[in-house]
This record gives sequence, structure tokens and C-alpha cells, in this order.
Amino acid sequence: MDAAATADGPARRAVLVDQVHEAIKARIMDHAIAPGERVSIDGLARELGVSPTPVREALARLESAQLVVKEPLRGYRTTPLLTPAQLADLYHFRLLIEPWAAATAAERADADGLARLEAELGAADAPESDTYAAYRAFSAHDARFHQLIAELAGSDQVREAFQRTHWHLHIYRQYYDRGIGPQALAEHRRVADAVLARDPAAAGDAMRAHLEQSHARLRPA
Amino acid sequence: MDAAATADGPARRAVLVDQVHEAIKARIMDHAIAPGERVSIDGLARELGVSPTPVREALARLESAQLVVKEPLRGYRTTPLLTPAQLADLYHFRLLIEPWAAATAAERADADGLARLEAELGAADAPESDTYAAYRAFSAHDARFHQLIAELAGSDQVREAFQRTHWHLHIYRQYYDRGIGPQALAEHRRVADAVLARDPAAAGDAMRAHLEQSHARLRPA
DNA sequence: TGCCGGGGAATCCTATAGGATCTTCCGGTC
DNA sequence: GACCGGAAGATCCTATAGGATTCCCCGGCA
Repeated sequence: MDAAATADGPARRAVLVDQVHEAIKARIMDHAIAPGERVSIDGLARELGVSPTPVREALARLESAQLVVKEPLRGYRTTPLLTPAQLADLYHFRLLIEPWAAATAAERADADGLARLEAELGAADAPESDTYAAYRAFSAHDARFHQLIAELAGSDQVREAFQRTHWHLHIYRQYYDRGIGPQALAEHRRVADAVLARDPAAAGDAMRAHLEQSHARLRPA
Repeated sequence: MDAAATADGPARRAVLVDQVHEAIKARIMDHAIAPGERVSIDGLARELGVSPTPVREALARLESAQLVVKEPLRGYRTTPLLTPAQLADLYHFRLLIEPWAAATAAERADADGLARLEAELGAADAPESDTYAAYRAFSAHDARFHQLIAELAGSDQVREAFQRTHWHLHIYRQYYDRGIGPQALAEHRRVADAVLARDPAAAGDAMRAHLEQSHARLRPA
């Protein structure tokens, strides 16, 4: 109950509102609720078998996280898909912070951190199938990998900033491409190798290349 | 009541929960509730003369914005003050994104944007007194100035990332220094002059210097 | 003196109720 | 055929109620 407490605390699952929050987030991430679609408070309450009160509280949290937007007296909607311009802005933002994080991780990471990085890469290889389950597994690895890089760089600010971008990308990505796992994984491997070799310049370059190629993969043709 | 609608939309003030949200945020910002202090849901409801339901929803929003943290079945607390290490991390993060924003603003801003920048600087000069009201006015100008730079650079991501940092800094700053207005304002002027002169390199350098000096002013002696 | 256990009060959490607002549909009018 | 007005239904918003958990104090015991 100690090492598992990374950011969310030990065991927050005693309260209904947290379960509701996770359930709604999952539905948005999985596109059980499409981007831009209306989200009914009472409807969700009926569907989840709870009262509207915890649903309301969960939606308020999701609003600050920008997964839904609120129109007073009219209800909530899921956040619309990013426009190409917004997608470009988001990747530009990541280019400002993540290459720095990779380079700094190569400088500062301790032995334990490098071991965790190696373990993350090892555990996530070969997303061969093109199924939805495989996609979700890859996406989870992607989130863990980038957050781990930020953590090794010692910056909570960068880690949290990445996390916010990741939610939007997760929603966006499914619409355009699902066969991106192996390519991204190979790029992750190059970043990790540079970090493990303690080569800051190479790590930064590898991360920059990864982000640019990732953006290119998502950009609509 | 029209020009004030910068990012929040025209008139969201028809719903009680929004008023409650603003009221609680103001109390945290003004230190009517100290950092780390417990925040009682029922207590706030009594104090504001409303029922606990909208208070709950407002606190859930503030939780995602990281102004309060929740301990299930125990209640909310205001976010503790940043440690010196966290403060350094936050400024490092700003150094990654804001000099870029200033340089890009110098490249891309249109005539209208430059006029707004000039107006912002002109309207905010001479915070001579050391009163609390003067501090609040300066802080509001500071937020607008940095967000305007991000906006001129064309990046919503940077603008939102700055906004999140500003909330924490606002809370932090009051504990250490209140006579910082004139210095910061002079640095803002240098940034703005470089942007108005369309000199990206100078704008980036001026912003970098501003952030480093701002950090130095806040760092505990 | 220090530690442990129990009881009451306060607080949190979820459900429910009723008033207010919005949406939708339908008939009437131009 | 197009536009406008009103009524029914659904939805949102706020208040209130009751059960569950936690906090706090105080008396008993080592």
C-alpha cells in the first residue's frame, strides 16, 4: 500500500462518486459517448443505477479536466474533437516540454528509475493484433511511458501537463489510425535507449522525432 | 460586462453553482481559507446561505483545478503551499513554454493584438501603494499579461498551462513578498517592447529574464 | 502519567422531491 | 409551404432527509 501510491493515493475506492467518475471517463475514452454528444445527467444516473447527485459531482470534475463542457441549464456535452489546428497546437506544446523531459531524465534518473523504464518497455512489446483491446493496451503503455519520462526528469508539472494532453489525444486518435502501435513502440525504444545510455542530447532528439512522427500519423490525410 | 468575456463565455451567471464556485475560489485566493486548511462542505453551505449540493459540485470543479484536494469520507482541504522544490519546478516549466510564447507572439501577433498588449501595459502602471487592493490589481494584470502573450502566440495550450500555474503562484506569493509590482511591471514592459518591435529573440530573452527574476523574488531567503 | 475504548456530535455521502428551464411537437395563421 | 405560439414532456437545478463514517472528548485502566 506504499509503492503503489504514485499520484492517486492509496485506496480512493470507497466512495460512489469516484466509481461514477471512472465509469463516465471510461465511456468517453472508449467512445461509448461520442465527442460532441450530449450527456444527460439523469440518463447517466439511470444507466449506472445511482442517483443524479454523484453523477453531477463527477461531471463537474470532468469539466475542469476538459473532457466535457457545460452549458448552464442545458446540460453537459463531451468535448468536441480537436480541429487540425488544435491538434498542431497540442503537439507543439508537447515539443516544448517533452524533449526537455527526455534529456533531463537522461541526466538525472537513478538506477531504480532506469530499471522501471526498461521494465515498462519490456512489458509492452509487440502489439500485433489490430483489435480494440490491443489498442487500449498500447494507449495505456503510451501514457505510462511518457509520464515515466517526466517523472525521471523530476518534474511534476511536466507530468501533469502531459497527462492532460494525453486524454485529448486518446479521444482523437481512434478516429484516424489504429495500426500505429509498432511504430510508436520502436520510437519509444529509441528514446529509452538514449536515456539508458545517459545521452541527453540523443534522448531529446529521439523524443522530438517521436512527437513529430506521432503528429504526422494522426494528421488527417 | 462585454469586454470582460474573454474565455468564459458571455453570461454564465444564471446558475447558483457558478456563483458558489467563484465565491470559494475567491476565498482561497484571498486566504480567507489558508493553504492546507480544512474546508467543510456544510460549513461553506451555511456561510454562503445555500444548500450543500452546489457547494459539492463547486468543490469537485476546484479539485480538478488543484485548488483543493479531497480525502474521501473526510472532506476537502485547500492545496498546501508549494515547497521550494515545487516552486522551482513550476518556474522551470514556465521557462519551457513562456519564452517561446513571447518569441512567437513577436512573430505572429496582428495589429489588433499589439494594440491590446499596449493597452494592457498602459492600464496597469504605477502600483505604488503596498495595500492588499493594489496587490490584487497587480496580480490580475499579471495574469492578463501572460495570457495575452500566449494568445498572441496563438497557443491555447500554453495559455491554459500558464493559467494553472498562476493560481498556485498567486496563493504562494502573498506569503513572501508584496512589493514586487514595480519590478515585475518594468520587466513586462521590456517583454512588450520587444514584441511590439517584432523582435522574437529579444522577446524570448526578456521573458526568460522576467521569469528568472520573478522566481528569485519569491524564493525564500 | 500515558494509553485505550466508548459514546455523542459533527461531517460526509447518497437518495429523493419539487420548482424552474429548456426542448419538442403540434396546430393555427399568413 | 413557411412561420409563429402554446402545451406536454424531459431535463436541469437546488433543497432537504436519512444512513454511514469520522472526529473529538472523556472516563477507565495499566
